[in-house]
Amino acid sequence: MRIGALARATGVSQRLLRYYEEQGLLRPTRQPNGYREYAEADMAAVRRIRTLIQAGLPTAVIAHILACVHDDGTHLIPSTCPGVTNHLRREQARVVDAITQLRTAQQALDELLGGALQLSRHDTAEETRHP
DNA sequence: ATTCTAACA
DNA sequence: TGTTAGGA
Repeated sequence: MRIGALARATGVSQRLLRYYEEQGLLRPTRQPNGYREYAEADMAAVRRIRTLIQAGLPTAVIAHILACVHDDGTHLIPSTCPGVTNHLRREQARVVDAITQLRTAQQALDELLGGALQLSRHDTAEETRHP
């Protein structure tokens, strides 16, 4: 199928489908006229790509593990390729660390603003003059 | 009508 | 990412 059909079938824009190819996530063949020709399997592939992107994985990583994951219709199931599960665990740890850092920043900001409560009227007037 | 590349917003 | 120009 061509890009228009795949876009309608997956709900992903043509622009994005071309971008996925550029990132090495999809490898459609080319028709003699230069048009991209996608395989049936690419519909499922796009679904997996969307899921992995939602999981916060960079496209460079997705390109390597895309074939190591199976979509049962509801969930993505890591499989085959050795080390994939391990890689995903490291990604999971990265997210946990990021959350911890954000919590620390949140706490710092909470305390910072908590101590400035009495000045809120002053700041509000200031911002009104410079919106 | 559909897609392509490149490039700007 | 969306959109658009200029072609095939």
